[in-house]
Formats: sequence, C-alpha cells, structure tokens
Amino acid sequence: MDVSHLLDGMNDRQRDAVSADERHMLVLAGAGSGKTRVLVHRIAWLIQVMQYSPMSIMAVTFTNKAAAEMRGRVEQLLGRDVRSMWLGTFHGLAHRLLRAHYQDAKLPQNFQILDSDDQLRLVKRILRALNLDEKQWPAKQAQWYINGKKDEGLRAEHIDAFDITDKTLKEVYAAYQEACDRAGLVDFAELLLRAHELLRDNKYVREHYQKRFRHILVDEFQDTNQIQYAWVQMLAGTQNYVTIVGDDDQSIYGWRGAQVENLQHFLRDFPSAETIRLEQNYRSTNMILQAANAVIANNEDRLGKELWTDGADGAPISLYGAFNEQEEARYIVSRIMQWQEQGGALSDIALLYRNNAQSRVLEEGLLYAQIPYRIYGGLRFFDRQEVKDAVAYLRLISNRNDDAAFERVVNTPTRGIGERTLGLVREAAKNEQTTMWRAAQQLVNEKILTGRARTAVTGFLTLVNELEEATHAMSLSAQTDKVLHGSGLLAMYQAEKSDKAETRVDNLKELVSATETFVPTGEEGMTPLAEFLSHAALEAGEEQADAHQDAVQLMTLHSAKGLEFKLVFMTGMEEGTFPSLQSSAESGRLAEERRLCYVGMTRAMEQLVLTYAETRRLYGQMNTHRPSRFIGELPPDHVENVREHVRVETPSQSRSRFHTGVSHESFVETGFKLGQRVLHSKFGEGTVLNYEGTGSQSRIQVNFATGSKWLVVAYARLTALD
DNA sequence: CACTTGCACTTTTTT
DNA sequence: AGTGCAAGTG
Repeated sequence: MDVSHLLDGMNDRQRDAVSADERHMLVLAGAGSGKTRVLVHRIAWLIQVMQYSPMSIMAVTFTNKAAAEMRGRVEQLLGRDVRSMWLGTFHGLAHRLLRAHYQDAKLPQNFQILDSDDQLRLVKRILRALNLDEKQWPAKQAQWYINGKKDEGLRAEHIDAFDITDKTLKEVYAAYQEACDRAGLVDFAELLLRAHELLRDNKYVREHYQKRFRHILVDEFQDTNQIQYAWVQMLAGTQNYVTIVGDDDQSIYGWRGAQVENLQHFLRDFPSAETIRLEQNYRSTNMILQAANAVIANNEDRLGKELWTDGADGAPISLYGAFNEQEEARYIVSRIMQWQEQGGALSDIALLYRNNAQSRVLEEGLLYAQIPYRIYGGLRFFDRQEVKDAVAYLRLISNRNDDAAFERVVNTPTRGIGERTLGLVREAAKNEQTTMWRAAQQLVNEKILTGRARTAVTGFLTLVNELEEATHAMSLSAQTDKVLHGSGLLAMYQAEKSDKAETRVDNLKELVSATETFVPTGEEGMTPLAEFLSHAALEAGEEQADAHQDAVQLMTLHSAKGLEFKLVFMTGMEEGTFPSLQSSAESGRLAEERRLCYVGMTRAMEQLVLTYAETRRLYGQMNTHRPSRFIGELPPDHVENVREHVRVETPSQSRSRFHTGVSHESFVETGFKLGQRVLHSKFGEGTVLNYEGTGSQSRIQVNFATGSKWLVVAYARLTALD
C-alpha cells in the first residue's frame, strides 16, 4: 500500500511523530510548526498503516471548531468517513459517555446541560434560599468556587472546610448540587466530573472503553485541567497509547484552571513517553520569530524550545508610541490603508488587544475611515436572551423538572406570576425537596394558591403540557415554530418597538431554521429534540458575521490563539494594560502574560506592528502608562521605531496619507501637534492630547499640571512651546 | 407589575 | 464612561 502521501512534504521531526511506533508520545509543538497537520496525519497513519479501526481511536480537542476541522482533514486525507472515531471536545465526549450510561451515572435519561449563564442564576437562587447576603457572598464567587472544586475532582462532601468562608461555600456547593440533581441538570464541569466518576466507579464501563480506545490523542494539552488529566489517565489504563500535543509557551488559560504542569505530569506518569519537538516554523519571518523567542526566553521553567525558519528575514517589527488611544487608532488605520494600497487584503489583517474595552476606539477609527471589520467574541447565537427563552420552553417540554428553564420562562411573556407567587412555589419546592414544576402542581391541586395566582400558574402548567401534546409528533422545526407562537414569545418580541426587538424576532426565526438544518444522529436513543438541546448547550454557535466579507479582524489576544494573519497589530502595549494591572504583581501571572505576548507575536506571518499609547482612558479615567516591559524585551535591532517618522511629517503630508477627515482638517487648522507642549495664560504649561471639531468649533485637549482640559482653540490663546 | 433611579462593577473565555 | 442589576416608586 502506498502511504507516502502521509509523509509528503514533512520535515524529519514531523515524520517521526506521524510514523512513530506504538508508544506514548509528547509532541512539543511550537507555534506555526504544523501541529494540526501532524495530528491529522498521525490519525490517518494509525488507520491506514497500523490498520486500526477508527472505532479504536479517540481524539480530544478543546473547541468544537478544532474538532470539526480535524475530522474534516482526516476524512479528506483518507478519502473515507471516520464517523466511528470518537473525536470531539472533552465536554462533548464526556456528554456522550453520560448519555450512553445515564443509569450508571445516576442521571435521568432526559438530563439537560446547564450553561454558565443558567448556572449563575441557579447559584443566585441557592444563595437566596440559604438566606445568604448577596453582597457578602457574591454569586460569581460561589460559581467560581463550585466549578473550581469540580475541576479538581472534588465533591462537597470531600472538602475539608475550616474557616467560615470555606464552610459556607461548601454548603452552597452541596445545596446547588442537590438542586441540579433534582432537576436533572448537569453543568459543564459536572460533565467531566461525572464521566470521570462513572469510569472510576464502574469496572464494566471502564474496561469496555479501555479495551476500545487503543490510541488516545489530545490536542492543546497545556490547557487541560486536573479532571481532564485524570479522565485521560483513566481511559488510558495500562494498555493504551497516549499522544499529547501541546506547547507550554502557549499556556494562557491558567486563570481558568488549566495546568501547564500537566505536561510534566505526563512525562512523570507515562515515563516511557518519547518527546518530539517541532521547532521549525512555517508561518512567520525570521525577524518575527527571533523577536518572539527573545521575549519568551525571559520566562523560567520552560520545557525548552526555540522556533526557527529557513524562510525570509522579513521586515523589522514596527513600534509606534502614540500619545493617546485615538492617535493609536489613527496610526493603525493609516497602516491598514497603506497595506490596501499595496494590494493587500483586509482579511489578512488582525488587530489584537488585551481586553475587549480596547476595541471601541479602534472600531471608531475603522468606521470613520470606512474600513470593514469584524469583531470576534461577541454574544453567541444560543447565548442570546430571546434564543435562550425559546430554548427554555423546549427544555421544559423535554423535562418538566428543569428548574432553570422553569424559572426563566414561567413569567416570560408576563402572565401574572409575580415574585410573591413564585416565592410560594420556591418555598414549597424547598420544603418538599422537589422541583418547581412539581411544587407548582401541588400548590394548584391543594388549592393553596387561590384566585388570580392560581389561574395564572395553572395557565402556565397547562400551556407547557399542551405544547408538548400538540407537538410531540411534529418535526423538530415545526415543533419549535409552534412553541414560538404558542408560548407567546414571538408575539411578545414582535410587540416591542425597537430595532433591538426586531433583531430578536429575526433570531427567533433563525432558531427555527437552525432546527431545520440540524441533523440528529439518532444515537443513544435520544429524541431529536433532546439532541438538539444538547447541541444548543454544547455548541453556542458561531457568532453570526459576514465571515466572507473582506474585513479586518478584531479580537483579544486570547481568541487569536491558533490563528494566523499576514499583518498583525498588537495594540495597547502598555504597563497596566498589557501586562494587565492584575497580573504584573505576581510572577506566575506575569509569566502567563508573557506567553500571551508570545502567542500574539507568533500570529504574524509577514509584518508585526506593536503600538502603545502614553495616555489612555480607562473606566472614564485618564491614565498615563509606561510602554510595556515586553517591548523592552525585544531585540533592539529587530525593532523599528516608527513614531519619529510620523512626528516629522508636516500636517499636509499627513493629511494626504490619512485621506483625511474632519478632525484632520482641524488638526491642520489648529496649528498644534499631538504631544506638543503649549502654554496657557491661566493653566500654565501642558501637552496636547487630542482634538476634535472643525474651524471655529475645533477644540483641543490639553493635559495641564492640574488635569486635562478641553479648550476651544479660537478662544484659548495658546502659545506653542516647541 | 412596570418603570425609574441609584449603585457597583469593570482581564482574558470555552464548554 | 457605560452598563447591568437590585431596590424603590407609581
């Protein structure tokens, strides 16, 4: 059999990894080293050369996107489908396991998944039920605690709590878990923990899967947490082979429980593992790689790895120090236009920032210059309020005991079930250790509820029951459509008069088409509705955007991981912004920020531009920052400071280059430059920070010793000092 | 029960 | 600055 195509065009290290004998393997894959390709080819090798059935392979990723891409590429390479291969996210695979063995996992067959938003609401209710002051015990913190413990594999009863804080949080955890169990709800962390316990406690199930999965491959291993590691270990048993792929230098999720140490733990727990380093980079220029290497070299305790390329040296890294964030945006816009004039595509450009708040000014600049852009990381489809409302009705149809869904829509649209009535239901549910649905039924039957409240609650219960009866034989999309109309949700949003409400109606219609295109697998004896509900929870859906329009891509440094662009801007390279204020004190957190910087830099293929602003407005407060320490870690001869070039530009040159707009006209008219020192008769000396408006309306912002002021140029009688 | 006002918050995000 | 949430008011 000719399998040469599986190794074609690969370097020696890549071939080693793809064609290795059966053994444990750690593939330390640097950025742009062809990691996914190696993983895909390794899977194909196992199937085609080693003659493994796809059934005996399990491959794990972190995102649905990565899983889908991997499956597609394997199938393309093999020219056959590999549906029987377990390939998915940790959560997706754990979910599959729990569905298949729901009884052993002590779950109801129709258990539903609780997303983090639902989880937070539920935690809030628990806090209230326990009479805990929400100021003293923030729901977010309790949620964080619960998920943290689950990530560590701990149940409430296993936690030793000594002080009052721990004792209280443990109590909340226990009460929350009881509520989940009663309602048949499983949160994200619970998926992993339950699946782990299922394998641990059930010999039959464990051995079945240990026999089945001969090869386990895990991508982005540096992002695994404790329970995920334990999960892999459990399935590996003593007989199977584990291949992990990762890069300790790209570990940027420590703050949410990821443990880089898992890479070392792997070497400890699988001592026969062979380590293969992929260090040849196929993405970036030498200039960029050397700079990135120099920055990351400042971190300690690395597994050790240095990227290299035999490609071009490329252009030096541009560094631009702006006076404020508006000017930073203007510079970026000018570079984008320059790129466009040279025939470059906008979709090859990325604007990266440390926090989402930074995108605003950049957007304004792009909007003003009429450059199309696309922002990553907005609200996802299934996370939208109206979509969640509709899904909640579907969830109730599927499982009446779903308290999260009950609470969400019991009075949406309003049907006269107020806080007072709901309080009675909650109390009854608490006293009887039952769910909201059953408690409501009971209150109605026992005539504890009377009058209007009784009618209203009865109306809701009947509505959900009738919706199920009327739709259980329908197709999923017809069912959804009927629920939208029957529940009154659609009418409610249609009655609202705002452009926001219009998009909401559109999204509800979009939900119907989503159910039309959804293809149930029919596996695990699930109904199409149940499958769709799981899908909605596990895959929040791509954010809708015209992905195909030629547009500049805006995103946080975190969401840029795994992507590449010809021209990359890293903005806000200032102390306090990047590294973030919260991280700069602690060395561990700082190291993670540095890795984030490394991730950002290695996204760039051809050109990397770093920008910072000397002053930046944050939370309505003007702040002055020093340039990021990471800038100081760059090799000086790899950096070109482009600020000087701009400063010596005359206003008219600048005007033509910026294709000017109003503010540039005024810039010309005021006769002042940003950063220029000026003298005011009353406020004394100051520095020009910003400008706006035209002609006699034009104002400039000047930072005086007493603070910054906006002055109308025509009246302020300012004297230029330099 | 709906609407208004006041207050506290503000890194990063996937499942 | 802007937002989201909870208590207060009609």
